[in-house]
Amino acid sequence: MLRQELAEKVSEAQERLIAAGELPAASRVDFEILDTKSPEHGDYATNLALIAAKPAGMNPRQIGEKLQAELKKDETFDAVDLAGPGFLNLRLKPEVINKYVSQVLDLGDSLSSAIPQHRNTATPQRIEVEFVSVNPNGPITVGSARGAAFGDTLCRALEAAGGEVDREYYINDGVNSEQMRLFAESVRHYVLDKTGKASTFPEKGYKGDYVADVATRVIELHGNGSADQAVSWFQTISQELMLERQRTDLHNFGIDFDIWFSEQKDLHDRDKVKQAVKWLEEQGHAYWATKAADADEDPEDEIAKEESAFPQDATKEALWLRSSEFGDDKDRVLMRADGRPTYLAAEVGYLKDKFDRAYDKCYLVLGPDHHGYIGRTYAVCKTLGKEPGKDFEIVIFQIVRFVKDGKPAPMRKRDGNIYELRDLITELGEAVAPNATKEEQQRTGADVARFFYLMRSHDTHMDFDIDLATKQSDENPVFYVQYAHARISGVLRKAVEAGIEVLGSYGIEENRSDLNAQRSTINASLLTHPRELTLIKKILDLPEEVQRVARDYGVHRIATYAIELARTFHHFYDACRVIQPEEPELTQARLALVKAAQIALKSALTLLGVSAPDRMERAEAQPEA
RNA sequence: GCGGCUGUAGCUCAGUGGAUAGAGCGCUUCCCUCCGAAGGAAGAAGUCGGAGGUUCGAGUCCUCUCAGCCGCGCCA
Repeated sequence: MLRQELAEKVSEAQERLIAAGELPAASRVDFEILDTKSPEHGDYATNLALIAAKPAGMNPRQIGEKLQAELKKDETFDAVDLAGPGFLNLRLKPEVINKYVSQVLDLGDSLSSAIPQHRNTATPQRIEVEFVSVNPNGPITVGSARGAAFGDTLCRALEAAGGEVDREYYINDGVNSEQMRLFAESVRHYVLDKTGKASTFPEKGYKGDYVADVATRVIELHGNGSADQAVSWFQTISQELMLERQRTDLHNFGIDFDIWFSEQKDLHDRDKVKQAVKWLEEQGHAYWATKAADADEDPEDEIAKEESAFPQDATKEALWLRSSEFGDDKDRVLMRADGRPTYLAAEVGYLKDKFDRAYDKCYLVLGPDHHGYIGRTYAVCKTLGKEPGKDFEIVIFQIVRFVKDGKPAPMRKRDGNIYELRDLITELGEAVAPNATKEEQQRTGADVARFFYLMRSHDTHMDFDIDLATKQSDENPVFYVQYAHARISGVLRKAVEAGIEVLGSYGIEENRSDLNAQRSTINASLLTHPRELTLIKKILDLPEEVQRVARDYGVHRIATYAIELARTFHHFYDACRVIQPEEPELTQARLALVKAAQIALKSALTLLGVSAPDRMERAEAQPEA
C-alpha cells in the first residue's frame, strides 16, 4: 500500500545514487517509512540516512542531502526536508494519498490481508494454536477468559496474515485423574442431595453453582434414578456436561474451536503416550533410575521430598527424561516407580501427536501459573526435533486481578465462589445496556469484556475493576470505537434518506459491481483536507498492523489501532461535513472515504471479535419528558 | 533459593533504537439552527523505580539494584 509505494520510491532514488557513484553499495540497508511526530513535519519520514550512515561510512546528513536532492525530482512529493540528525521528512501530494480510497473500497473485507507478508519472514501457512484448555472440572473463569480472548484474536490476525489456523482445545480428561474422580463425587453428592437422599460432601470436593448446575442437568437428562449410578458413570457424564458448558460460554464469547483434543480418547486409548515414551527411550532421551542423574545432594531438598504429600519409594526405579540436556533446569519423571505415566508423559505424547500433524508452526497460549513449564516443554519440543521459537512457541499471558465491591474477587476453584466469564458478560451487559433485550445484553457484555481484555498487552498484569466497568461504561473505549462505526452507518443512512445516490446501500457487504460502479463515479482528488488525508493514511495502516501482530503476537495493538482510527474519524467528522447537497461531487468523495473508514473499523473490530453495530442505544437513563 | 512478568500523568494503560514521551478516565473552560454530544476544541498534570553501560541517538537494548505480582511435586 502507501508505505510500500514510498519505500520503493526511496529505494529507487538510492539505487540511482549508487549507480551514479554518489553512494556506496554498502548503503543498502533495511530502512523504515515512519510516522512523523507532528503534522508540520510532513506525512511520513524515513530513517534511511541514519541507518545507512555507518555501513556507508558517511555522515547521515551527507547521505540525507543526496537523497533529498534525488527525491525532490519525484513529483510524488510536495516537499522533502532533511531534519534533525538525518531524518528525511516526506510531504506528499494529496492525490498520492487520496487515490488509495478507491483501492480500499475495492479490497473491502480483505483490507486487513492486503499485505501478503513481511519481507524478512516467511509467514507460516498451516498454524495450530492451543489455548484455554481449562480442565473439564471447572467453568471458563474471568481469568482464563483473558487467554481465550487473546488466543482467538491471535488466530484471527494469523488468518488475516494469510495463515490457515486450527484452534485447538486440550481436554484433560484422563480417566485415572484424581481431580476428575473428585469432581464426579462432588456432582453425585449434589444429585443425591437434590433427590432427597443422604450424602456427605466429599473431602476436598468441588462446590459452587456450576457443580449444582451440572447435577441439575444430570437429573434432567437421566432422572432421579441417576443418583444410584457409580462414580465412574458420574465421571463420564459430568465431564461431558462441563465441556458443553465451556463450549457454550466460549461460543457466546465469539470463540469456536476446530479441534477438541481428548487426552483419554486421542492419547491413552490409542496408546500414544506409551508409544511416545518408548520412542524417547529408544532415542536415548530417557533412562531408568531411582533419582535424577543430575540431582544435586541438597539435604534440604531431601527433607522436602520426605515431607511430600506423595512420598515415593526411593528404592524403585522411575523413567526420567533427560530434559536437562535440552535446556530444562533438571530431569523430569516420565513413568513413576509404580509404572503409571506422569502428566509430562501425556504431554510428550500430545506434543508428538501434534507435531506429527505437520503444522508449519504451533502456538501454545498459557496462563501465568504455567511459566514454570516453558523450560520443560521446550525441552520436550527439542527431543521431538522441533525448534522452540520457530516451530513451536509458548505465549504466556499475565494475571488479571479482579476487584469487586472494593475487594479482590475470589477466583480460586473449590471455594464455591468462582467468578465465571458468563457472569461477567451478564453483569456488563445489564449495566451497560439496561433497556436492551437479553440477547443484546449478552452481545454487548461480550463486546465490552473482549475489548477490555484485548486493550492491554498480554504481558501486563491488569486490574479489572468490575464496579468501574459496570457503573461507568464510558471508561471502556469500546463504545468510542463502536460509536464511530455507528456514526458512519448513520451518515450513510442519512444520505440515502436525503435521496443521494449511495450505491451499494450502507453496509460493506454490497456486491462488487456496485462497488466498481461507485469507484468510477467518485472523484477522490477532492479529498484534500488535512483531516481527510490523515484519515486515509490511518486506514491504510491496518494491513501493516495485522502483519506485525502476526509476527510478534502483540494482539493488543489491534485495539490500540481501532481506538486511534476511531479518533481520526471523529476528528474528520467534526471538521468535514459529508452530506452537502449543493456539492454533489464532494459529497460522493466523502461518502467513499466514510465507507473506506467503515471497512477499516469493521475489520479491526472483527479481528477483536467485537461487533460493529450500525446504531447504538444510549446507556444513560432516559431524560424526563 | 531459582525462575517469569511488571514498574511511564491522580487512576487504568499505549509507546517498532529516533525528533518536544501519548491516549482514555478524572479535573478546569468552551462548542449542538447543522449527518447521533457515547462527539469535538483548549488547559492543568511526568525524576519513564534507581545506578551504570552499549552509540550519532535509550522509556525502548545489556548488567546491577530496589519494589510489587506470580510460579517452582514421581499432582494434573
